[in-house]
Amino acid sequence: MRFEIPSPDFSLRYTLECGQAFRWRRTGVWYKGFLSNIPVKVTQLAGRLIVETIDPRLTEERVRRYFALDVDLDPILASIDVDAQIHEAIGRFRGLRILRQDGWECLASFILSSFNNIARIQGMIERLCEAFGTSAGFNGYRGFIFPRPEAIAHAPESRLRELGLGFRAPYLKATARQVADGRVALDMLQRSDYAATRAALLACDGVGEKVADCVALFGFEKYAAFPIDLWMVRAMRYYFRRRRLTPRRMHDFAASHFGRYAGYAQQYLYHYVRTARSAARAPQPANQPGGRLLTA
DNA sequence: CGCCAGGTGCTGA
DNA sequence: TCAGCACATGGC
Repeated sequence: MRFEIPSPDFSLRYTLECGQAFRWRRTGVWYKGFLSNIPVKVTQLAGRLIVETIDPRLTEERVRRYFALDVDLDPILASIDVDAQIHEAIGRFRGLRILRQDGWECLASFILSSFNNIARIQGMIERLCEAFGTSAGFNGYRGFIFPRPEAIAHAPESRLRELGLGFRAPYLKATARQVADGRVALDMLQRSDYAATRAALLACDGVGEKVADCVALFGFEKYAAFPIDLWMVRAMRYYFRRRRLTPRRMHDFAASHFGRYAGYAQQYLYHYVRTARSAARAPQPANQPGGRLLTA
């Protein structure tokens, strides 16, 4: 099965490589991963998104929804394009969209993300899937579906630690149990507002403000969510100059400065500061106008 | 080989 | 409310 979907104002690369999702792997022009728990290969060619799978349950509607191709990006970017820094970030990464990921997978993944780096987060998640997920695949691409909360809830903590989850193992297990029990009703959150979603997620073990905002944004379409991690603090120095940076102040600022799509601004800024940093590390002729804004 | 990473929970002022 | 601290691990 093959879908070819017109994808104007969309960058598959920026969208999959900006750090919002952890399971996509690129080989050549193809990205391999899971979409609605169905293994797929995805690429973008001449303004079209191309998706291949052998599972007939996948629909074009599902694909469009996951990649947010139904979202009118231009007015969103126009609404957050309010200063020089975000303007530069938008200019560089236009086409980056906030995915609509599975809420549970997103929650579990970002619990593992705390005090961690992306490369290792990816490895941890992959081992978690191998250990507790069911196998699925086609044409040389085989992988493991992200495990259901029940599978993790019933696993011994020692087993989770063997996967290298470290101190996050008990957090993940406890949250998996809360979700499996129904104490945390994730299916309600799609229809809840940002504040209610955030509050519900904060009740989970291992979920603080940052993780709650990531899950609200990437898993539950709460575009006002503004996750503040170390990189975002760096980006926010541009706005705060000498003023003291606290999470509360940064949230308030983001809400009033960027508005109801602050989450989009966050993702563009996040990708912008991270790539600027790695570019600065790489040995290359220093004629890049990009990093200038960050040193302020 | 030290440093760092999409933070959180706990403690004591 | 808020600063200070421990927490496991491996990529770079």
